[in-house]
Amino acid sequence: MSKATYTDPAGVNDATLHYLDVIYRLTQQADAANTTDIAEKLGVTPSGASVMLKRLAERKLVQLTPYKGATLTPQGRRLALRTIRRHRLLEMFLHKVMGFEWHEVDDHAHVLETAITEPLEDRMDEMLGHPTRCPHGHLIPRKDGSLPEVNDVPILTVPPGTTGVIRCVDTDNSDWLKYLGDQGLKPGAPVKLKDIAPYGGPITIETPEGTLAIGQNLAELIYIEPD
Amino acid sequence: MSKATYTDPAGVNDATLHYLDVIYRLTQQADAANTTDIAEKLGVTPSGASVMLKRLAERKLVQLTPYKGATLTPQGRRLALRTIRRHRLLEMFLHKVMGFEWHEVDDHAHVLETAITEPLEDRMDEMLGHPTRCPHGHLIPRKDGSLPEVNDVPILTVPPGTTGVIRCVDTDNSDWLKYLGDQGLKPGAPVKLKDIAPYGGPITIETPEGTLAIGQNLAELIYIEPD
DNA sequence: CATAGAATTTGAGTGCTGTCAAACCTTAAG
DNA sequence: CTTAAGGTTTGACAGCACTCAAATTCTATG
Repeated sequence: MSKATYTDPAGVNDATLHYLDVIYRLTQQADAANTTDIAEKLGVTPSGASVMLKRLAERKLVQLTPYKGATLTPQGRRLALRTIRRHRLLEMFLHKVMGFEWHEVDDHAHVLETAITEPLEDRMDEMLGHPTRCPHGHLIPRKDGSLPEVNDVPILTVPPGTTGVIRCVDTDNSDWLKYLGDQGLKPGAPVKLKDIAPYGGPITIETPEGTLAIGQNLAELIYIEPD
Repeated sequence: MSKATYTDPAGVNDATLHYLDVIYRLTQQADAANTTDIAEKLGVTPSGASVMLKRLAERKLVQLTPYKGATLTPQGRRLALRTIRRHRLLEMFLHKVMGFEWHEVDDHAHVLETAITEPLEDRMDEMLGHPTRCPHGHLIPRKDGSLPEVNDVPILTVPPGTTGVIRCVDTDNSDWLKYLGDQGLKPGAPVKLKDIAPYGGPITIETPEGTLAIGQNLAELIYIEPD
């Protein structure tokens, strides 16, 4: 193995990729990912994460502002998107080809995402017909790092009476996924929002299988494409 | 994660499993695996391997006689066989389900063998119909660690004129595998040994596709089941 | 604007897997 | 039986990712 140059971050190992993955996801929702959140997502102490972040900054994979937070550099983002692509392709592969349930695939994909190589990634992509979404509806980054355009909106933001199709269920909580799946609330299902009860009350949704009510905490995970 | 007990070797990581795998294979051909051979197979220095062997001995995974060599304990063997089972199931899966060539699968399987979990292992096994051999013909250990009985004999040990079926091509050299595969010399192929030239000369083999001659070094990799 | 409380970093230390160089056994040949 | 050559182990050390405890910095509130 040759030494890494500063543009070719060889020596990217499991830990590095998992950090980049987490930072990418946290920076989707905020400007910068803060140490404590990163640490919590990875199951390490904040001090451990702090040290690691400094190392990642030295390797030019993250942009670190001490006491403020971390952002990915272009190189870091490239690696994060590659990992996320592999994760979601794996989820799709485990679901469609190997027959695992949609609430089981995240854990398995997590341990494999840093182990698979490019030929595997490409072969899965081919076998699946170049899918654009994982079983939960998250977008699969393309090899160049770009993301498909979509019209997903949180179901809680549309007016009652709106009809549409579920496109994404945004959680990795296995129990919630199983429950929602059992109710028929998974990507592809046509739905009509009947009612949103005020003050955090239940959300009433009409599906082909009948009408059901779920809590706000679950409803806010659901994204639809309105008709 | 709970601390490992001495009978339940949790904390078995990639490195540990690769050591056990290598020791298992080396002890197939000799009484004990010596440090230098282990180090070479793993791409580390003998001193590094020596230290690691001592740790594995402390963990009761290998039986170590200093300056003599290493043997697996029952626990070490159990883990080695599990890894080998996963490796060979992966090879079969990559070949049969994902369409990789038989000379490509070893490398990919190697990086995945320590990453996959039991549900994955079991699912692959089911999808493949509980195969007993990998694409090269090596036996796939059962979950209980037992191995199927076979009648494989090296083709170089049978008298000229013998007919049989190739059962195993015992190498992980990708180039040799590609060459032999291109000649039709892979498991399942019916063959007749025509001649073994003396003094290391070529071996002449009759296959359904014609007669061909290969060198001793390649021929000694081939195992057949005589009719 | 001072300060308490929360977030963050630093410092000291650990476990694992490696390296290199030096010391050490074992064995085969003279 | 001695010795040279080879294999093996030891010792000192490094890098990585982590821990805990202490010091530091930030920020929100009074």
